[in-house]
Amino acid sequence: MTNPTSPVRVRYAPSPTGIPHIGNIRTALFCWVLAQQTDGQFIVRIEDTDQSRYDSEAEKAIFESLEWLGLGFDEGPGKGGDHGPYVQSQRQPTYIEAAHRLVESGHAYYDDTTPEQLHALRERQRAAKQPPRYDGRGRHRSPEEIEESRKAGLPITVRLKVPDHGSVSFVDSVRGKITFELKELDDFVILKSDEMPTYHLAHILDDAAMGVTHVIRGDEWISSTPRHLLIHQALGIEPPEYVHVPLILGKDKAKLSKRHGATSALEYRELGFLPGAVFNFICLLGWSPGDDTEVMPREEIVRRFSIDRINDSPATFDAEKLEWMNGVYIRNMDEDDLISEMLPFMERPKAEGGLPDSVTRPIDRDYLKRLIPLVHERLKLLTEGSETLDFFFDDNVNPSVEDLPGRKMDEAMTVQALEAALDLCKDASSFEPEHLEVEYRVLAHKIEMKPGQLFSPIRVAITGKTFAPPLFDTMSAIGRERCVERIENALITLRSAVSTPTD
RNA sequence: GGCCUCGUCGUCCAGCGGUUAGGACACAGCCCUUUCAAGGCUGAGACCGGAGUUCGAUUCUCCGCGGGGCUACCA
Repeated sequence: MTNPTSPVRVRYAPSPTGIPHIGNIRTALFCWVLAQQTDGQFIVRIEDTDQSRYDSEAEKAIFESLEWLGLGFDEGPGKGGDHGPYVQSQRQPTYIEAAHRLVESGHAYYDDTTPEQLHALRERQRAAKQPPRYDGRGRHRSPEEIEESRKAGLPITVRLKVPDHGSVSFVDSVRGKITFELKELDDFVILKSDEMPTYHLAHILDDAAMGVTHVIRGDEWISSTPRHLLIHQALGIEPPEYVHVPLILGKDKAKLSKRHGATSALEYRELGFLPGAVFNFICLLGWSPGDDTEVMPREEIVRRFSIDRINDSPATFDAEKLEWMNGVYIRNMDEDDLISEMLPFMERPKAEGGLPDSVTRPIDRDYLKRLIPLVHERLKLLTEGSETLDFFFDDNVNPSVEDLPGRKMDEAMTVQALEAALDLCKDASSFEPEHLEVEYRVLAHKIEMKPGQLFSPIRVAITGKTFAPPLFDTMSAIGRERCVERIENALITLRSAVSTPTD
């Protein structure tokens, strides 16, 4: 299968029963990309035919995910289009009508078997080591019997009559020809007793009505595709092209679900990932351009995407590489944009990953602008601003006695280093980074220490950490007064620890 | 259990009958270096197994094994 050259109509049709996860959103992504590439339409349709599992939060999350990833749609809820409504619960009459039509044409029948009876049937089959399947008993119910049941308030469903022999095949765009024996299928429900259609019926009617050309969906649908083909036949409509994409598995190799930790797109937003990086990374899960290119702006992905390069095998989702890629995207980012993205995270309460609560909000954007160049290439996540930059905002750095001495330094030596550093800090003729570096290197030479030995205690004294941005840029940004204060504090900490040795 | 499907480094992806089996992440070492990153170099690391087909199989076929999916009045 080569790529379509004429415009496609593709849809993302999630059910609002849970927050869409990476695997789910990837199919949306593939749809979107293909629509862009062929100048077609990307349709969003909400499949809410399971009323008991409906979750409005999930529905909100669906649209939020799409928006965050920049997957705008051409038709859908809140957007409109010529084939609406785009919410299945609002299309109910169509489904009921079609189900009745199928009964009249002899392709389907009413069934009054109760859930209890179905359950008992399965129990019996299981006990007899038979595969559980519906036995077609409803085929033999007369209209009168059904009418009686209906009056008695029994649940009535509509089932499709599946031929007991023969086979059905279709050509999947990524897997090739797939064949199923009809005898493996039982008569399945197309209209539930609450008069809502099952997915099988509903999506076919909608896809046909909406002119969908390519059904791009997860691998898990392969097994029910023969059912869908049967419905198409019964309805006399032409099936679309099927593109079943391999599933994305969690670390334990099972289909991705909530229990795999962070798996939804929105969670990655919370963790500080960029939509561009997530977009790029997810596309590469199950697709590749054929060469070794990995970092690609979305325009390039749109240009190079092709169905026939979608992978056959399921991929395991591993966020480690995503983190790396996010770092690449951050490094490629404009400073002002980066600041805008990071600011909201830093302004959150400390408990939610923000700067210490003592730091006044809103945060001084100009000051942050001075700081960002010092850490820009070190960041992998937007959320890292707080922990990386806190000491610029908060004077309470509390260097620990263990951290202050550099490599191969004892307390006395550390004290000596800090005392000398303090004097120079007070006396330095300029606080420009380049100037500071020159002066401190001279100082190191004078007190016969390696530059690193002198710099290390200063760094810890000033930042409270053993690793930080380049020292002299840091000192310069913090300013002379506060640096003096911090070195003095470190000396106090150090001296008190020496005079009262702990065990 | 039945049916469908997948099987290349730990992970993602190349390979589409002949390659020293390639790249990326992660890992290790070295270089750079005031720490941490970034960057550079090097290293370790894979064709699930067995039969065929073929002059030649990672690549094609079959069987086995292993993984996954489905087996609902859920999608």
